[in-house]
Amino acid sequence: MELALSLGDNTNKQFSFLENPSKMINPSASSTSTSDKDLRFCIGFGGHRSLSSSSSPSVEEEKKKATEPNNRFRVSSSSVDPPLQLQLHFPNWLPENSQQGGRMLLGATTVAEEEEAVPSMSVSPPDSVTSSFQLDFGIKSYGYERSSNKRDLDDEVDRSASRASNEDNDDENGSTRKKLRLSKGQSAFLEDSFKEHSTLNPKQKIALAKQLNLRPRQVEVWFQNRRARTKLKQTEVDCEYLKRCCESLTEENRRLQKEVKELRALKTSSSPFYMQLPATTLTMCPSCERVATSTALPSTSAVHNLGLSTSSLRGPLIPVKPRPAKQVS
DNA sequence: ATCTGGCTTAGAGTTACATCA
DNA sequence: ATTGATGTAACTCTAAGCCAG
Repeated sequence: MELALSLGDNTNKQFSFLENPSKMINPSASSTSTSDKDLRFCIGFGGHRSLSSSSSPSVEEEKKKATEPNNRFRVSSSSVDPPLQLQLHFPNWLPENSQQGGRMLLGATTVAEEEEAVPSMSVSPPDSVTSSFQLDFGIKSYGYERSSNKRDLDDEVDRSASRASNEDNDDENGSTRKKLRLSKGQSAFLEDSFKEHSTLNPKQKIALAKQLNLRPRQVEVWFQNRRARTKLKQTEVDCEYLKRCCESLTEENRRLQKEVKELRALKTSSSPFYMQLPATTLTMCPSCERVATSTALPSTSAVHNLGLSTSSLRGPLIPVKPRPAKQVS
């Protein structure tokens, strides 16, 4: 069962907001080319089955779930059902005044530059335009969360600072393992990127890394982990679905067993009645496809029709009336 | 056309760290 | 202040695909 991310028929579409930073920076700007339609995406799973269509949450809830880190994608229903369409909202965590900065960052380095081309903040000369800008970008742009309290903002600044120091340490000592925490804004942006493309080509990776002031390797790792999380969630959903299938089949099986029991009881108790049935009482044997008459001698096909398996009970029999009873030994 | 080695990338599994209750 | 649970960044390992020689 595979996860399929669909962007309509244009699967090779690049990140639109990377191609046009203004889309990303100022999503509220009513660019006519960036309609909600453009940003719509579908997520479908190869399994093609519905998940709790009876208890489907509201659209708002779905939107919320879709933006949550631990979102559980709703699987599309059967092939008949349309895939779930989720609205893609570009992050609103970028301040408008960072728009120019973002462009500057992109302009300061070329796309073709590789991982080393995104230097740590403190490695670059302090008077370097790029590095000073990146430092500025790193603190201001990533502290942009519209946090209602100062602590969040301080945290963001601290994170940026620790990022810088971590990268320093990386350069100095590659043996120690560091763990940085991506800011909410960075995560949100990566999340949105992931919704557009669950995998990145090198160009996209580098561009994204520059946008977020991360190393391409970090972006790559994030996408790897994100894919893993998606798969894990999907596995959980699948498991849940199969569990429910199993339960319902067990229930149906129980019901059918009961039905068989009742039919057996009915057969044995009302045999004389069937012996008087007219010849028009016909049944069709599903396996030999011969019509059996109930008034005739108990032919083999008629006897066959009395097969006790549940499958024969569900077969194309034509129970005009309860069939003649066969002596169940 | 086939083989081979190098390179890149993705997935799976794991570890280490940050955060929170 | 401590601790266990949880989430996740980052790591290793492996396999597959691609390409040049």
